[in-house]
Amino acid sequence: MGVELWHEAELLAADAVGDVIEHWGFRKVLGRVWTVLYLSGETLPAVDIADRLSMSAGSVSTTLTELQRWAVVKRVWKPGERREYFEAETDFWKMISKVIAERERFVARSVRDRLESAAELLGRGRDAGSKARLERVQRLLAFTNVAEKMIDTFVASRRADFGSFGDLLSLPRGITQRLRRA
Amino acid sequence: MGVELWHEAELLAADAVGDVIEHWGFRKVLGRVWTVLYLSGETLPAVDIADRLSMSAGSVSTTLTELQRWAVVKRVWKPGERREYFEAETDFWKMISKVIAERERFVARSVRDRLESAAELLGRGRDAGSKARLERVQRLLAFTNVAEKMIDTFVASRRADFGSFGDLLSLPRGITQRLRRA
DNA sequence: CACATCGTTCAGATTTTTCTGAAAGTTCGG
DNA sequence: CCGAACTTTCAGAAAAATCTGAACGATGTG
Repeated sequence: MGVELWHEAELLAADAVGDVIEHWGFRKVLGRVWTVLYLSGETLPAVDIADRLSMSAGSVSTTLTELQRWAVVKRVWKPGERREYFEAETDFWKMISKVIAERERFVARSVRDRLESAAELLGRGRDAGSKARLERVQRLLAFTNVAEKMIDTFVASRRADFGSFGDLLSLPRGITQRLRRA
Repeated sequence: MGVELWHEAELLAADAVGDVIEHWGFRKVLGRVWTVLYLSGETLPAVDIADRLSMSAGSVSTTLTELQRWAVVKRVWKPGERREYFEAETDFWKMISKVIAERERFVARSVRDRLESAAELLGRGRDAGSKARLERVQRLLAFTNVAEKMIDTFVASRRADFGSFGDLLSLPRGITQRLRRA
């Protein structure tokens, strides 16, 4: 009875986080699995996750591997225990920072490179069409460079100045109430 | 001949932008179509876009409609002309601001609501499991609220302070060189 | 008014993503 | 060395996203 109560809440939260994560371009399950681990507050074996989220063992395995790749879940070996346990990273800041560092930066670079190729091609053209387009590709490049610099700064400092809220990300306890209607 | 040169560059750039856009959770074509319009520097009829990107008329139509919904492309009626023309929004800042305002804010709210429901459920539980989870759901909520506040501030000011690069987003000409290796 | 030119819509086809379940791999106790 | 308890891998199934093409609607033209 009591168990069913928090289980329902857990699914609700897991699904909500799943949506955010999907919005960031990952699969929903990644968010769900992380949330179950996070909410449990302790390490869990893969089977427990499969049970709670009604997933197949294979899917859980794949998902956990991917979560580890993003350093969002850690594998914990317990001496004497046959099975392995998994633990959620709890530092939101660290997680976001990691994702931005790896993913966003990669995309930004890849795009800049291609835009530069395009600019190079257009630079060769003598016709009006090429000239007109070159100028606009350069604007795109300028924008890309700004974005790239922002990302680098963000990642390097691990604490870019988003307005004045940066500090809150390290989540002091009990702040929920104050923020709720702030 | 000359035409083929810039056409190739155009496709290259369009594809690069398409990838960024896909990374943001939209379809690649949205980025491609916008880019073709942006680079052309003038208004274009739907057919031209279909030709340049080898898309079906239907797909172009759907895509243009969606781009208009995001205020990233405008429809332009030319007196005396039978067909309609389309024009790309060129203000990157305005576009991003719009997307964040509509999309991110929506997700943030939806997630917060669901997390609050979960917290409410957990608050009823008397068992240890519920209590332990409640605390963590509240941390998620605190984080969500911070994110929401950031988004609101960003959108309200239309110029949040991302490091010290905010100003550059309005792209003064010729800045490309300076930034390239800065 | 019949015709020609476009844009829109949407059912069905195609492609891509994601999941499942079974087989194979690993580790440990006996 | 065998069997039990787990995990990983991956081919094929299932589901989701995306695109095409044809039918239709609208608008202007002769």
